[in-house]
Amino acid sequence: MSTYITTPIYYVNGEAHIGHAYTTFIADALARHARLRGSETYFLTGTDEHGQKIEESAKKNGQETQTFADAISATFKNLWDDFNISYDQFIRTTDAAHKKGVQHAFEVMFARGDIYKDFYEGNYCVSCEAFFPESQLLDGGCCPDCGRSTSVVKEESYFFRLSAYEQKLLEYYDAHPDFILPKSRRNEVINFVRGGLQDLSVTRTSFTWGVPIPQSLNDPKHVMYVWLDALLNYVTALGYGQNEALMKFWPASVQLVGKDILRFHAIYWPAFLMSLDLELPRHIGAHGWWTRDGEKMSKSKGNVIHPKEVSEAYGVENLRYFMMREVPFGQDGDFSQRAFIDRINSDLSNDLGNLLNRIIGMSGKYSEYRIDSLHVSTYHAKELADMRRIIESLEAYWSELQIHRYLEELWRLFAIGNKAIEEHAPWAKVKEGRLDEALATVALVANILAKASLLLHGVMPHTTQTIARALGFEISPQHFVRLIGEDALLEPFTIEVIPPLFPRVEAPLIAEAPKVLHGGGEAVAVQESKKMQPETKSVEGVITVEQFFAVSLRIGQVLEAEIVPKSDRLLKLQVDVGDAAPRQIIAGIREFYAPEALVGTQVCVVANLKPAKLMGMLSEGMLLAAKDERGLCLIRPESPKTVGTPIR
RNA sequence: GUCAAGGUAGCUCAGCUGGUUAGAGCACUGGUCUCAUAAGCCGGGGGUCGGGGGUUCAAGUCCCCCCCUUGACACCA
Repeated sequence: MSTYITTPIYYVNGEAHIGHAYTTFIADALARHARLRGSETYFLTGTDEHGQKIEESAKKNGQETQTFADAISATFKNLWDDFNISYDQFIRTTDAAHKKGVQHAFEVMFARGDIYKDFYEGNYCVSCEAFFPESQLLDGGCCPDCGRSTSVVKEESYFFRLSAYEQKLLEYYDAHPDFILPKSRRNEVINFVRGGLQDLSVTRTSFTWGVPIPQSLNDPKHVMYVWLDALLNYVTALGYGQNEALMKFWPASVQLVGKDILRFHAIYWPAFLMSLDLELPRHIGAHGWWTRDGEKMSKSKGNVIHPKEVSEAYGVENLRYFMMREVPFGQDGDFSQRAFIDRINSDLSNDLGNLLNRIIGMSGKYSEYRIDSLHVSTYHAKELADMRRIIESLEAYWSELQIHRYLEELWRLFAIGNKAIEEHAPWAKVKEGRLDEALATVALVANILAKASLLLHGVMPHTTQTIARALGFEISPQHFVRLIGEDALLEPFTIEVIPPLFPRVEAPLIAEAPKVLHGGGEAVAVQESKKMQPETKSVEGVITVEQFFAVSLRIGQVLEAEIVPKSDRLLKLQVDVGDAAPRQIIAGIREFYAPEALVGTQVCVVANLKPAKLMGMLSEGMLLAAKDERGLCLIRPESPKTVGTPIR
């Protein structure tokens, strides 16, 4: 059976961000995995270039619309090329063939009676040049975007008879429980359709940057509304309505989308396909968003992650692994360098990379790098059986797009390897003269790495090829069949000595955007780590010694500490700073210090800070602390000092 | 507001139709091997399973109430 994987076509209204990269990585992984399994595979991505917004953006840039679209589209294509994305076609909705295909589809739908002409009547905001549904209008019928009043405007439009497909769609969802993944999204869609579907306006006359409707309709002022145009790319890319050789790949195996555009893909798109008498895709997979350090990314915050920057610092393959391992499919994920580095060091360096290094070392010492699977099944039948069981369980996760679970399970193989080395201690066997046994363990691990590299190839195509070559074979469908399908072991080979695959990452490789500690941060002095300090030494930043002495810093001793209810970060402390009575200080350090660990310890306190109220509690001072990507630590005296001692 | 999903160890999460001392990974920590990227392996601490009430011999798992979080609520790419 063939495989057809698609990403959404990306709207050329801005540059590619981490979310685009995420979708594309998953699609690439699915495509590579399918190819390796021997399925004839077609992988499509591209750009969506029509619509009023593009027209406007181009105008703003003082460019021809097509020139503008060309430029942005190229940034996507170049990025995917940089990332070695294995797409078979990069479609653009401005491609002549696509436009023809869309027009053909329009004719088919029209002939079938699914498209008819009527008037689109809606609340129109003149300044936003947009229609808004009744339900979104503010009180008094004002525009939800700009707040100005709207007026009811009638525009001639062609409609798609979406309402006619309500029942058919519901029946389809019912008969295909895994059509929409993940399941939670499926419920949403079904609920939505149950609520009733209205016909869809599919043409506009208010702008011209779109595909004109077919000449046969003799109605030149109408261009197609973007969704009709855009969704059809998935079949026009295969030559729909023209040269249909590639249509053998239809229906798509998996169509990946962001959760924001699920509705279009799970409702409109299937309805369009039904109207065209085409089969529906097997799966629509909706993934979630990425936040950065727990916050929404936005240009205004300046915390947008640039995929290129991250990949240059950490490597594309590491990024691919991280994104696919970290987040359950469909859920939102959080990108932080801390989490990323943990994944690299713990999963990739420690578990996988080091395992390869271990057998390179041992085989060098014990057998001049020769590795032979001859005695593996004699001494390691149990490990082989365990491996088999794990490998057999994997594919189910993959086909449900549960890639994070797939990877989690796959990693058990490395645990088997590390454990076997420990239990069988080849170095001891060698000393006892049991060389066969020692080498069998080395060979077992080589086989683990070989099988795992095949199974991991979709996620880390380049690295797994490196591993395979070190183990004397190539990643290929033939080897997949032999080592995974037939469960064969490696032929004898000489292992190649290669440098560590995943060097440990000791510190963040990208400068963080300066951040302020929120929620109680007032009570904590935060210093960004040195590498983030701006290098400028502006005069404004200099203070006099008098100014410095104006701050009363003192040694304090924590007497009591307790969690502040309903707060994530706050601890309520009673601190002795040498005054008659202890002070209450509310500090935002709960994420990093357990209350009981603080009691009795010494801290540095800003003693003359204006008291502040936090969560309704008085805070009379502030603890000195430093926070970077690795967390927060309090600044403390190196040896105990008398309570109240001034700090100079 | 309506509907949906969810609130389980410091963090991220598993726990199907109720049933022995509630699990995993990471983090932390004690021990230990030495082939290896200070990696590996063994062990440990830590959870009143959001709160309250109920059903039951037995509830994280069922019922009711409350609190909190997130998502969806139509043409917005």
